[in-house]
Amino acid sequence: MSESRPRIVPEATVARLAVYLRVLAGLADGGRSSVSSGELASAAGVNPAGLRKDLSYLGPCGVRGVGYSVAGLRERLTEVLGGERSRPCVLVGIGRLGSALADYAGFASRGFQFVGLLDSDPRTVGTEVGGLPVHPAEELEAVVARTGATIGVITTPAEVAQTVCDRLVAAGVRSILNFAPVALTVPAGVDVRKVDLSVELQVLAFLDQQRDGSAPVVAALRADPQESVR
Amino acid sequence: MSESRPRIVPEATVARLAVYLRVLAGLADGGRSSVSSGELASAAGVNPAGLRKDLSYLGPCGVRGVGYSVAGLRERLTEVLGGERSRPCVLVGIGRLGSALADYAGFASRGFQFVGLLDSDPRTVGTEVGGLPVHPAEELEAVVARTGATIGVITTPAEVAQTVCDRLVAAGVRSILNFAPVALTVPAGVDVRKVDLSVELQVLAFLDQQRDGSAPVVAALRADPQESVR
DNA sequence: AACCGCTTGTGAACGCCTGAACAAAGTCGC
DNA sequence: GCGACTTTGTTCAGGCGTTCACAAGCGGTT
Ligand SMILES: NC(=O)c1ccc[n+]([C@@H]2O[C@H](COP(=O)([O-])OP(=O)(O)OC[C@H]3O[C@@H](n4cnc5c(N)ncnc54)[C@H](O)[C@@H]3O)[C@@H](O)[C@H]2O)c1
Ligand SMILES: NC(=O)c1ccc[n+]([C@@H]2O[C@H](COP(=O)([O-])OP(=O)(O)OC[C@H]3O[C@@H](n4cnc5c(N)ncnc54)[C@H](O)[C@@H]3O)[C@@H](O)[C@H]2O)c1
Repeated sequence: MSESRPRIVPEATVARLAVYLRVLAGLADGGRSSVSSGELASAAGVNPAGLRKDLSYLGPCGVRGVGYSVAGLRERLTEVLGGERSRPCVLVGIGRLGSALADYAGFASRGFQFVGLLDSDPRTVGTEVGGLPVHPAEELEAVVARTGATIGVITTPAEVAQTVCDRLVAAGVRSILNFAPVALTVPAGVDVRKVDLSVELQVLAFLDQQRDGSAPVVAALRADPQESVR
Repeated sequence: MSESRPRIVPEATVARLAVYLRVLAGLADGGRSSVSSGELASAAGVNPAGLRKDLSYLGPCGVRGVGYSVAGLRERLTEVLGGERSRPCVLVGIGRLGSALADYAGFASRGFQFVGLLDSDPRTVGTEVGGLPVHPAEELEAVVARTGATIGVITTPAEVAQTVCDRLVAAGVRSILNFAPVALTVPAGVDVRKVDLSVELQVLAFLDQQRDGSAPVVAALRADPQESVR
């Protein structure tokens, strides 16, 4: 049934395909016309065999004994990832982080265009960021409807992120990228990806500690339960 | 051998532990003294059984029939994640994204303190961001040595990211958070985590397309090429 | 025209993570 | 003081992702 959609391409693979696509863009700029899986994998930071398996999901798109056509593979990846047409995005919360995103040229060059910036602060509304005017938050639904945006980016404080998310979904947005440190609840059929920078730092701190202290905390806790919390 | 370190806690679990810790902080501020796994899991956006499994890596730290002590679990998680002492971090590349990070209060409140900001632009050097002065990039090694920073954050253009990374590693930094869209090469014993916002958007675009077009591009290519879109 | 070397594409095994069901254990009520 | 309920901690099975290794195919060369 259509409910159980057989995800043919693993999501982890999709993320890597996006990386390959970026590397290919760099190679094309450098004038290269073909690449081997080993070279591509090295530039992308992955295993060559894994790269070939990733690409095999798209069907045969290389030439044995030679490698991959840079232009051909780029076109195929662009098509599969849905980047042939420019995807309109709305950005809610034009603070420090939101301004950095809105002003970033790297998104537009890859087919993502911010078509609406929204904020609730009267001092921010009306200003221009990255060549776009900031609209009042009340116009969220109108902006989504007018631009047909299908991707929403949330860079508001955590307290209002769920409310903003609900409004985005109600307005028709079905893909959301969330920078606020909260778990968003969305109905089925809506995809949320979360970027949590504090978590990234915390994982690094854990790995740091695991290296430094030759006695891992966790092992000690497991082997020696009677050590009180104190 | 010390080469094959038996990772006792899966990295995916570590990332979730950090989320639980943040939720617990919110609960503590709200005056709560205990939580059940179900409630915690709901707030963190994960499965209750999975949460209990995650916590079981730390040994028994809940009370059956009651739940978890908010204060106790928080302390335990903080200890395991290595956040007991404040971790000094250096930030290289004080542009739009770097400024947003340096100015963000959410890191300091979780034990991460930026002790050094570095940039190569003479117009940026000398200014203050988030209460800290920006140092010239040449002083990178000196700043790391003086502050004892073990975590480095890279928000420079992609072209110089590898060079900056090499200098950080040579200076003694062993954990790196990279925002530049390149795969960094580091020696063994150094951990790199990558935040790639373009990839996040591209994955969302793929999911979008997979929903919209009722015939997934990839499936058409693999299974039944003649089956048209409708 | 046939051979040889190189690279892709794929099949299978391995390990990791996730999700669900069950047993242990402690507390609250009577 | 005892029973029953609630919630944890663990065990088991399933799926997913990754890795290794090999066969198939193409180009260049003689
Ligand atoms: N800045 C960082 O480095 C950083 C790092 C990690 C996480 N985050 C998270 O990203 C989010 C934004 O961070 P920031 O530093 O840019 O904060 P910020 O305060 O600078 O910006 C938030 C913006 O959202 C706007 N806003 C508030 N309520 C709104 C609403 N209802 N509708 C529309 N806009 C609204 C505010 O006016 C403000 O401009 C926060 O959730 C923060 O936790 C930021
Ligand atoms: N801004 C975004 O929203 C965004 C989104 C995704 C990825 N990124 C990536 O993050 C990185 C930074 O983005 P940004 O928008 O802040 O760019 P930016 O140009 O605003 O900032 C880069 C800063 O790095 C400094 N710098 C350059 N070379 C340096 C060196 N050798 N040593 C120290 N500092 C140096 C520059 O002076 C500048 O201040 C880029 O790699 C970009 O691709 C940014």
